[in-house]
Amino acid sequence: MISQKARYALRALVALARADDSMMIAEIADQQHIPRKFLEQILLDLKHHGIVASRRGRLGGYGLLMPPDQITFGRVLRIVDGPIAPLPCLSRIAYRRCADCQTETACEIRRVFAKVADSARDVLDRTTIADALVEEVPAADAAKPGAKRPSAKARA
Amino acid sequence: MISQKARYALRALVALARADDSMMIAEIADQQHIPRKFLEQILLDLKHHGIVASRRGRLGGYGLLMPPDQITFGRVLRIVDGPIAPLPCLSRIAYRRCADCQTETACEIRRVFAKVADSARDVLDRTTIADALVEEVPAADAAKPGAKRPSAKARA
DNA sequence: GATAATCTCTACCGATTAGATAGAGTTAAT
DNA sequence: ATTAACTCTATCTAATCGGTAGAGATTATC
Repeated sequence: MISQKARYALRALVALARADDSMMIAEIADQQHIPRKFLEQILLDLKHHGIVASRRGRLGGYGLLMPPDQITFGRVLRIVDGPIAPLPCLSRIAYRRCADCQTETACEIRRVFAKVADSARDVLDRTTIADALVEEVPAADAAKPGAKRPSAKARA
Repeated sequence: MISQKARYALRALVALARADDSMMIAEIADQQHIPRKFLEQILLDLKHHGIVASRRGRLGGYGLLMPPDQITFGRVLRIVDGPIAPLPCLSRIAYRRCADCQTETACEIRRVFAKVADSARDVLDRTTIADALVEEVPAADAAKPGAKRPSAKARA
């Protein structure tokens, strides 16, 4: 399960991407129904990690620091929720050896979860905020979920 | 991240699968370096869910209730850690509507994580304890991780 | 230059969960 | 009867999650 915080972060970024100019925290919070003070922390964190930029004082606000198609879900999730890997010994950003699985490379469980991690990263590191901008597909026969990715859409 | 508890559960099941006959809790705990009393809870839970069977009293112990190739990682994880889906609104076993994402079917974030959930389930519901039994592959050129699945291997 | 509106930062808090530990009870072989 | 095993429920501690609070810094405007 991804955290509520991560969901808020993604929703805020989608909101910022939709709006062409910058938005105030309160504006985003209201529009997305996110607790204001909680959102402050999230955006501050995203700022520290170079995803968004801010302006203080009157007429202040937040804006994306890069085009939406360069902000991947994976990057946001790693900032907010930490490693994507389901085991510490599979994490790229926070590798930690399993204290017990002594055989290491032979660890059967590790091998299985490596597949899970790879496929999760495959989706999350290729999907961007821009992909989330496209409006709902006509839904006529949008049954197949993992089919095609409209990656170069970028502008709604 | 999957829980320590789930890792213990999988390791215990692998140990039980390797041993042809039943094993005592203490035996598994020692062999796998799992806290004994914690393992008791885990095995009891797995028993309540029909994965293992037990015998009490002297000469007691635990044994698998079905062949290893019929125990999927997904099933074990759902018992121990709960839903695999990264969002409640994507869970099959514990669906819960997101309070905020009002547009529901149009939720962009949901669409992305649906892909993640599908690919995770694809791996976890197809991999069994039996798959974890195969010893380390020769590693000559086992570089490609998501390539082929030895699904019909079944017996080591 | 005062004021008001905005972001910044750090601390805190209540509830829940993770990861165990404890111990009394039940069953069964000897 | 005894002993060695599983069974069940309660409890504990530390961390995490989701959120609040409030003092401080910055900037546009009057």
